[in-house]
Amino acid sequence: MDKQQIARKVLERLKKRYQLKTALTWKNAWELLVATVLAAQCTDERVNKVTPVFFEKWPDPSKLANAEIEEVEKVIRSTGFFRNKARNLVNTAKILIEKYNGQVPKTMEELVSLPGVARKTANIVLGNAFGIQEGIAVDTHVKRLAFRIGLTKNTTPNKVEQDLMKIFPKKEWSNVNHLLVYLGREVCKARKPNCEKCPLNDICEKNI
DNA sequence: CTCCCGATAT
DNA sequence: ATATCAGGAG
Repeated sequence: MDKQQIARKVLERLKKRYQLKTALTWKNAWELLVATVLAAQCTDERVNKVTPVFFEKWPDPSKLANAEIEEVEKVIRSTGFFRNKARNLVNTAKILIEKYNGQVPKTMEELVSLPGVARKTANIVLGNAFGIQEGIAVDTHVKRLAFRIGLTKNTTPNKVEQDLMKIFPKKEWSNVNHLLVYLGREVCKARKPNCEKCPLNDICEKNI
């Protein structure tokens, strides 16, 4: 069975079990950008506890651009890396006001130029807020599962993304991220993967 | 490569 | 106590 066939089965089986959207709470590109930045090394569950307060205080870039950095730090503290995240979000808000008319840009190049935004975050925003399949968001779950299943021999996010882009059809790129993340959280966990309960058990190389 | 960093599971 | 959590920058 080649990688394309495995990829087809992965999509087919996981689509029966999981949703095709993020577990983050957001209602526009700005909110998704903020939520995704906050999600670095933090569970989406935790992010969803912080973002309602955040969006109430700073519902758009113009509000956040004028915020006190200490207040932002206070609100997002529980998500970890709070100093970096607060500084990056406020600076991003200022850039959006100055260069992008207060709007979240819709290209990879522009998004990754923002502080605290690299390909993973940009892919999430492009795919989910704008419906643009520019690449595949490779986070800790996607990286781990792609390697374990046997879809890649690489371990760096960029190389894993390149491998996955060759294997999965473009229209599924956003779904690849969502489905692998959900399986990674529930079954193929970093510490104790539950292979017995895994819907991919028979097609997985189990490179654990 | 290291650093950023609080919350949670094991 | 330690590993890990929807990463990114220096």
